[in-house]
Amino acid sequence: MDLFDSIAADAQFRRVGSAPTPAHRAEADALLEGLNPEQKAAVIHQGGPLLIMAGAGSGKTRVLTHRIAYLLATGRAQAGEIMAITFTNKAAAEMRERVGALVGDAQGRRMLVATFHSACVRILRQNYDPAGLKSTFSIYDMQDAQRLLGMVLKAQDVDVKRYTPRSIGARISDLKNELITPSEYISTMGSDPVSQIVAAAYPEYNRRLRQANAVDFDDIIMLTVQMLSENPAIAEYYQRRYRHILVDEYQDTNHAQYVLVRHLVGIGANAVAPGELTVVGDSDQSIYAFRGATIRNIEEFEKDFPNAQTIVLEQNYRSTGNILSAANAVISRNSGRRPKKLWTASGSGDRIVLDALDSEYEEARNVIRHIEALNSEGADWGDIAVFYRTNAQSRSMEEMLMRSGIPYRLVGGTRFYERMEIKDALAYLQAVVNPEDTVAIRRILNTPRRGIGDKAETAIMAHADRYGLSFGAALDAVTQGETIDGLSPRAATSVAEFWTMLADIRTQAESGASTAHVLDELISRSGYLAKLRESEDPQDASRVENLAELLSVAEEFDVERRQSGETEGTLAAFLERVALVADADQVPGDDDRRGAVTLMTVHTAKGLEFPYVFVTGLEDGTFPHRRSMEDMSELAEERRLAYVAITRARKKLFLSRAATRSAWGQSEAMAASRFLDDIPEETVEIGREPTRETYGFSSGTSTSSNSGIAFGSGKPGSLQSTFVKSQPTKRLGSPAVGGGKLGQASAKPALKLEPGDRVKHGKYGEGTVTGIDGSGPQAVARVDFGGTQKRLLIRMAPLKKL
DNA sequence: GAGGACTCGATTTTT
DNA sequence: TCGAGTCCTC
Repeated sequence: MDLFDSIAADAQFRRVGSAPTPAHRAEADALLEGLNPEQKAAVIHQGGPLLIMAGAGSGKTRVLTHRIAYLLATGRAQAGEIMAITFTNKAAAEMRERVGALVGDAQGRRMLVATFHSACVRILRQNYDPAGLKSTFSIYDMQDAQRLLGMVLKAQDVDVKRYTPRSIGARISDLKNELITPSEYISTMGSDPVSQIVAAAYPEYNRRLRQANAVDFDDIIMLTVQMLSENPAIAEYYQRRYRHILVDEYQDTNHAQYVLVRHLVGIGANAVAPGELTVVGDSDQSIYAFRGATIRNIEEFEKDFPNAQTIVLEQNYRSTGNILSAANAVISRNSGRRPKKLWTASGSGDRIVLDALDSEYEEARNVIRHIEALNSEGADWGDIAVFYRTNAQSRSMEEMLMRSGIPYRLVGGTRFYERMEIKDALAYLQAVVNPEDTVAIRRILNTPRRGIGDKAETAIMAHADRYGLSFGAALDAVTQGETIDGLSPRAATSVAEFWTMLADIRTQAESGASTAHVLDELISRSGYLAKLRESEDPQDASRVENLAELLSVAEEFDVERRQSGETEGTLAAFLERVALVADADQVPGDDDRRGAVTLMTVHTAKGLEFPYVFVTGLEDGTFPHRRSMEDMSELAEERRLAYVAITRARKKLFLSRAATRSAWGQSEAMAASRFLDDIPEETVEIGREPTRETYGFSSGTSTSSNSGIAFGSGKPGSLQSTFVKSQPTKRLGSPAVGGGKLGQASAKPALKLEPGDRVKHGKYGEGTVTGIDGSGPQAVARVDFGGTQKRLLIRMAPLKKL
């Protein structure tokens, strides 16, 4: 980075920015067409910090994209001076695309639109040294971080049953989100046992992270903030570079992110005049407090940033009047909020349908009944979404959908990138990129089994600790022929073989081999793939497919990189991309959504909209969640979550609950959700009610203050939980192909396929080849299985040509 | 060191 | 109910 260049460039921007031509004027004015007065004000606002309080469906993204386009069209900013921060990669891509559509793709590409995390990784990679890292640093996800923390806790003789890595990790995460360093913590902590453990584990955990040349999610923000505050010259560089900072979903920022924003804008920090800051948010949609987000940031915006102005958007362009009334009623019960009422110029629309069923299976069946009706009235499956509070609830829904043959798509849950085989493969890649990555290396050291067991691992660890080496360096020593106490010659040979293989592949990677090639080499030469293919376990068959899918993701990534001309650090970039994907990134866009019902948690649904929305599990204990019912602030967050769920619906909203729900195989009586009590009676039509026999007494025992629509409140204890015996459910749609068969399939010479061929797949059935990517052993077929698109590695997938 | 049987705890929500 | 982690035997 060259400061003088940037200053010179900056001066040039300034000049261009001063005088809009008439052509510019017309283009800029066109951007204001069709906006309401508040939206218009938000778009043209100039100067001081701006807070846009954007209610659900109030055209927030439109305002943000038009504001950026307006800045560009009036010449107030160059694309390269704009940094827009979102919470998901998908939102970032969407914003870039929409701005591109307004002002041209070339401009769109020159802006920095990214999530907090990817923007910070970018900054850290550019300044790894002052941040105390090496350029190849790894990013640990929660799983990796907990693994490392587990090692630390065990080394410190902590009872990890009582104090789990998960709970201690959550505490450390909170501290990092508050930018509290280990030494600061020690001087302020309490004396309870947990605090003691945290105080001891936190510094050691950080030390081991740095030793492994790795950062966790929270470090990404915290280290960036620390680096910027310790290096004013670097901070100044970014302040000069980015003159317009826009932050979406500001209500979800935590303290560290807030401080980061201040650094980027540069409030009085140095000679540079502060950049223009725009934040957009809705405190009623703050649903990430558990992750450290604080509404404070949005509530105190005007105090934090002098001369700030606030614009409130309340007109809703998404939902019907009934849906908005329900949403307003639910959220209005939260105290201490800045009053805000959504309104719509369109009519009240259909009533909200409220159904109560006997069990979660009945509830699922009921949803399907409605879905089929909607579909026969002409709705596309893709216009329909089903939401639930927790991922575990998706199961009953999925089973019923499979039976009914309705195509569906589940977003989130056990994520692709969290699956064992994917994590293993990525750990191999990580070990190639960063030879000091202890967690990655230890994960794959004996996977597949190669005779390096606990004893050997412990011996190597001890050796590393004694000489202050990283785990990788100790493996290196073994490979060089050094003998280590407690390491058998057999194990040593195995270690040397393993490490030599990695080194060899690393050489290939460094001399420019593609990501896909490196990945393929790793899973083949390590024996990982062979092991899975030999297995009789049908689960392993789908693992092989998942690896094939990962390979095709890598292939796609390689192509993308080649096209963009970036050839350096491709492997690291791939790992980075993969580490920072979120559930929400997997949500298909409007066009790809067609043809399948979408299932997801309410959290994942934030920011989306569907014509038809089902919110399920409206029971006290499910939604609001049991663990949030005691604490007032947590209950308030549940209420905001309900508000988010309701406001996703455009045309019609279906709410349902089950009178009994089974958790851990045990059926339990559930009372109606308190949120149902708040929904105005006139907006609702009561559909099904639970069958009488389920209950000791009749329905209508609602404690509701105003409406009494909490129909059929099942009083716990008043029923025999054995009553609703859902039939034993078999997992349907399990892979029809066993591991053995698959092994054969892949042993055969690769199938010759071309677009238009009909094929039969062991799991997905018959489909049509729509395209072939790549060639030779990496050839991937794009196959359409009756609306579901799949990418399959021809060499490995259980495919037959018809 | 590997593989199988057994126990125990888990369900919030996630960048 | 189910998966991960632990213990035990070969």
